[in-house]
This record gives sequence, C-alpha cells and structure tokens, in this order.
Amino acid sequence: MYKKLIESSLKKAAKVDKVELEIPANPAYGDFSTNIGLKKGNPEEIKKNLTKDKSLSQIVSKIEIKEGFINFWLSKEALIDNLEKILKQKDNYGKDEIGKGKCVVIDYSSPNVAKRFSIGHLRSTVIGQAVYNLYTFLGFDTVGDNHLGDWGTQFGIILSAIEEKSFNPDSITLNELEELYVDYSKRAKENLALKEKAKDWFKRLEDKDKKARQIWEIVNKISLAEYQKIYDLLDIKIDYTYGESFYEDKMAKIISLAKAKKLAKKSRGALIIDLGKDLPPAMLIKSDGTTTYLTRDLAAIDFRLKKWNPSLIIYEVGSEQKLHFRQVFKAAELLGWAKKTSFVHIAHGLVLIGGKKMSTRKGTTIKLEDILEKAMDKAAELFEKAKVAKDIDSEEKKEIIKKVGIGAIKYFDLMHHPESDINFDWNSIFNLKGNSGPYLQYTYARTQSIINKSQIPNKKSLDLGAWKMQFNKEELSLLRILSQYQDVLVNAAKNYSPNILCSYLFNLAQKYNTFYSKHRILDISDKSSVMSQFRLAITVATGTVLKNGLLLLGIKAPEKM
RNA sequence: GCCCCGUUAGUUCAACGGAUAGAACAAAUCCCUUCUAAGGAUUAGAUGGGGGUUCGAUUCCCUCACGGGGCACCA
Repeated sequence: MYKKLIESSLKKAAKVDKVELEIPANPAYGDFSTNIGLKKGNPEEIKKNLTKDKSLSQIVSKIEIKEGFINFWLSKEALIDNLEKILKQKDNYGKDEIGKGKCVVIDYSSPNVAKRFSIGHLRSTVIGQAVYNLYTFLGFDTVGDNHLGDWGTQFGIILSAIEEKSFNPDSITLNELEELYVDYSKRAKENLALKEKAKDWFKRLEDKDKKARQIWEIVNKISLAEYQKIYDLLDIKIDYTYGESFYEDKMAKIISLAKAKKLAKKSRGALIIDLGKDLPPAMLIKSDGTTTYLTRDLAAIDFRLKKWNPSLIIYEVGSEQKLHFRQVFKAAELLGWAKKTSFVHIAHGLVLIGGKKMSTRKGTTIKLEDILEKAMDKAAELFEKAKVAKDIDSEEKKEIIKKVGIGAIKYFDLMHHPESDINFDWNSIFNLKGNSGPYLQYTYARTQSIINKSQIPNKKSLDLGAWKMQFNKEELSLLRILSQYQDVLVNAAKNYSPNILCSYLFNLAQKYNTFYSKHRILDISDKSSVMSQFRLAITVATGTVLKNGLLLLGIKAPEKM
C-alpha cells in the first residue's frame, strides 16, 4: 500500500501519468525504486519535487539517486505502522479492493470423465485454486467452474468399448474404464472400423439414444465420486461443475448466432467459422453432424457472460491446448463477446517424468492416489523424527501428516512458473527441505511455538516501544519484507503466477529463520521486556503472513510439526 | 513443411527491458547445556552459438543448433 502512495507522489513530481515503481531485487537499492529518471525528466529535479511532498516524507525516510534510478527507503515509522497493521488486521492483512465490482470466472481442474484424475489435472486444479484464492482476496467477485470433460468423441470410445466387451456398466470401476479407453484407442488407431463405431456412439449420445444415455450417466457418476474423493483430500472446492454436457442444448443457439452474423459457413461437409489465415478454422459441426469441444466452449462463454457478466475469464488448461484457445478467443471476438470481457489462457506446462511426457494411452501415467499416499508416508517418516512428535496424539498426528504431505505436493507444483514444464521426480518432491511447502510450514510452526511460550496474552496489544532503538539488520530486513506482502499478491494475481507468492514466502521464511538463529526472541529473564515484545510482534506478524500466504496457495499450516 | 513454447551453476528452478543474474538440491567446512537442527553460517559454481535494437538485453528482433507442444472433423 505504500507503493500506491509513492507512485502518486512520483507522478506529480515527474509530471507524468504513469510510473513504474518496483521492489528492487537487491535491498541495498531501497524498498522501492523507479527508472523514471532514466526514461524522461531529470532525476535531480524529480527528487527535489519529491522532497517538497509532505505526505511522502511521513513514510519515506530517504530518497537516493543512483545511476539514474531513484530509490526510496521506507521510514521506521512506516515500517512500524505496517507491523501494527498486521497485528491488528491479522487474516485480513494484505486484502485489497482492486477487484471491487469486477467479476472473474476461472475455468479449472476440468478432468476428463472415465479417466483417472491425472497429475496434469492436478496442476490445473492446484494452480486454478490458487489463482481463484488470490483474486478473491483482492476483492474480485470470483467464480470457479469445473468444466468437466463429459462429452465428445472420447465418450464414444468409452461407450463403444463397454458394448464391445459387454461390460456391465453398473459394476465397472474407474480403473477398468480407463483401461478400456486406453485399449480401445490404441486399437482404433489402426482400425478405422473401431474409430467409426466410436464416432457413431457419440452420435447416438447426442441423438439422445436411451442406452447411450444410461451408460453415460453411470460413467459420470462413478467418475465424479472418484474425483470428489481427491478434491476432499486436496481440500479443493470449486463453485460450479457444469461440465461440457451442460451445454448440449445451448450449442444450437451459438450455431444460429454464428449463422446470423454470417460467420458460419459450410466447408467439406462441416460447419466452420473462418478465423483468418493465421488460424485453422473453428469447427462448429463436424461432417458427421456432431458438435465439438470448441462449440461447447463457445456456448460456455455465452452462458458465463449472461450469468456472471465477468470482465475476465481465465482458463487454467494445459499448454497443449494453446491453439485451441487462440481459436476460441478469436471466435469469441468475432461473435462480439470480447468487448467488455477479456480472455486469458494459463497454459500450464507438462508434467514430465524422467524428462518424458506421461501418456494415458501409453499407460505411463502415475496414479495421483499413489503420489499423494507416498507424499504422506514421507511426511509421516519425517515427522517421527521431529522433536514435538512424542507430545502429540495420533489424531492430531494424522492431521499434521496430511497437511504436510499434501502441502509438499501442492507447493512443488505452485513454486514453478505455471507455463513451464515441471519435472516430476520423487526425489525433488520428497525433498522436504529447502524451498518447499514443509519448510514454510515448519517456519510457521516455529513462530507459533514461540508465541505459545511467550506467556504474553495474545489479546493484549504488544508494546512496540522498542522500535525507537536501532533495528538490527535482521529485524529491519523482516520489517521491510513484511511491508511488501500486498504488492506481491497483486503482482502474483496480475501475472497469474502463484509462484511469485511462493518465492516471497520462501524469502520471508528464510529471513525469519536467520533472525531466529541469530537473536534471542524471548528474553530468558524477562519475557515481557520491551525487546521481547518487539521481537515477538515480528514473530506474530511473520506467522500471520506465512499462514495467510500459504492459505492463499491452498496449503494449510499446522501449529506444530 | 508451417505455427507456438523452451534452452540460465553438476541437477531442479527464479528474475514486470534495469543496478553485483537470485534460490534450492548435490559438494566442501562449521554451529545443538539456549525459544522445534524439518534449522542457521561460510565456500565453490551458470544466461546454447552468432548477429542486431537500446544509455542498459536472461528478457525485445533476426539467424543457427538442440528439445518439447501443436497444426479443421480428439478433448
């Protein structure tokens, strides 16, 4: 929030309406820095104007020009004010209203029915949820929609395979369904007749064939029950689960709209929208009369615009669908939907294993359940070695292990830039040291442990009189980082990059641990000394920010571990 | 063939066109009679090749090499 204040003073001082104020990577260059002096205007003159600004001098103690940059240092008063603010606002610290009155729809998770929940969909789920949490915290009216893959030719494959093997759909498991799918699509690659049969089954489904419908419903039920287990375990709640099938009766409208706007045209027996020479056409109806994923995506946009009137729709879907979304967005633009709404595709990278892509068809996928289970085993193993383990009953132990195990998996996913491929290997995911979820959780647990030992009642406000003394290096560094929290959240949301928040939290935790090891927080002889109170306040604030930040990432922080 | 994306330390990853390219793991050395050592301190180590734009390029443009994804009737 100091950022906004400095920015507005800077705009006045430099007589411009846009400035770039950044948090320099190197703290030796101040708390904020601008390159405006390098771009236009005279740094000296801007600085002179800035020093005249009274509101600025309350929060900034030093302005320095170095190599053309203008660097700002927050005053002690400002840093202490911020510390008090954290103690007062607690879980609300960092909240913003930049999103007030604006709606964002986030399409995420979206697994394909009849297949086990893959690690790829885990990415969409975890990143999507974090982005959802971030936007909500920043005041946006946020809507999450799980766009389930429960329609389309892939379903034809399932139906055809079930019939071929005369499986009883009532007793089928998700594992068997996936096996059927893998086996069938493998054979259909070489066998055109099988392919045709699958297409025919999808046609029957779209034509409301009774048998096809029946099986479809059962398969959905089985899949959803399985997914719900995973969502429960991962602590994921998605507002809506409309799914592709929901748009079955809403596509005709889109098709006639496209026709009315003279966008749709017949081509090679199919109905398409020409998207220009840079993109393949958008296929609305295939030559066999069935619809496509894209038609459903367009119907979904129409539906979402009418229902929520969002200013932004975010799709958290794998990068292999980049071209598809370019087509969708282009078609949406042609249909006149992009005037008040923008569209973003967070194209998450692949999850590689041994540097190679996993594939359902090739059967090289790792089961998500196995991963989660193994993560918790590992967390349990480490927990047994922990100092606090013996004082904790088995019920609480279980909870902690779950939080740590799941947290490790989620953090591993979130710490990477969404668009980069991540190399999934057991060693790094179970490396619970270093830049990892458990490291952050552990740091949080440390803060809580100290707070519990402090014997200062939490309600009583801490006396921060000690700030009048010279802060030591570690204290100063923590206070400065703590003041950046909100700017980091805004930055992470704007860039659709939870990894920015991860880096920040890791940095905070590292700085706290350094502080912890160098300085005694609770005075041994007098736990309520001025010094102890001040350091305890920093501890409380660090704990608050760590906990809140982790929560935004969808990771729970245990009090002890 | 065309279109996207990537190539940063031994490894896995960061860095809105900015300052001395940050971490973690692995390696080496050190710190538990003190608030949780799942911790801390120190050392060594990197922008694929070649051009260009810029006061300034890991970042933008061109090109080459390598890797990945995708290219109307799958999602």
